[in-house]
Amino acid sequence: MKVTSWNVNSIRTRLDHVIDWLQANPVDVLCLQETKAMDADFPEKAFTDIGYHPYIYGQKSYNGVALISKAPLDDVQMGFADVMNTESVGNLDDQKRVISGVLDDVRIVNLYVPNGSAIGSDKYIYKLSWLALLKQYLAAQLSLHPKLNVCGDFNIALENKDIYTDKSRDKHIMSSPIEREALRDVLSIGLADACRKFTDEGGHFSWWDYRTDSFARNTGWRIDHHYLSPTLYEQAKSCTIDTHPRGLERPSDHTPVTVEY
DNA sequence: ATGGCCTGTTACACAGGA
Repeated sequence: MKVTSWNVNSIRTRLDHVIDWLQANPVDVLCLQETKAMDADFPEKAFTDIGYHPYIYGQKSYNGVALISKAPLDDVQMGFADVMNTESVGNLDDQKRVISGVLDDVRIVNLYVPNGSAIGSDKYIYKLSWLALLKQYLAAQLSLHPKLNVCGDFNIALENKDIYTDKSRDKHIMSSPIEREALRDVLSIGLADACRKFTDEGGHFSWWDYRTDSFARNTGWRIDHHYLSPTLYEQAKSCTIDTHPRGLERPSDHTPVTVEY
């Protein structure tokens, strides 16, 4: 079974890239982030026409996630609130960033973690609050599903080797010590990075800034991840980043990351 | 140090991204 995570930065703008990619790489489940469309505006037909089942959780202009599955998914859940109680969720479902479904006993959780804007900003505080709730949410999921695949755009590079530069990034959004610690705390419930099962090297990136010609210079970051529960981690056969779509005309700034188990 | 660039909006600059 193959599952791919891809932040497409607008599904309507990127539709041709996504459909072309899916036809060339017919993975079982494609997890999309930053669809940036209300559900009524999501191009569902393009996916049903090629035999996929879309499950969408969108909002106007910003955020938005979707699962595109070859086979129908079971128990699709939108947001934190389908699993957590209302009081603990608070306003953290106002932005549509979580969708989840079950395929062959695997619960697949697709996330678009908040960016955080700037260290110390309100959005940064929101990011940390969101990650704290995520830990509780995933702990609940893990207790129900020993096979858990948590993927998405995490907007955090855990290690310096996940960033193109050796310069200290302690004061940079996506790599500040507090963000890294918040993500490590989430993973402490029993999740491991699928890509790190296969390589310890740096230099594997999933995102390149639109500015500064960064793809050509390969000044990227690895911020899109697949985290697996122990049972699934043991089964994992590969974890690959496809840089090809990043080189197309009008690309997303992120590229697909696929795990196979 | 700053801003570079891209997307969606009811826009003709802005917010948000990372």
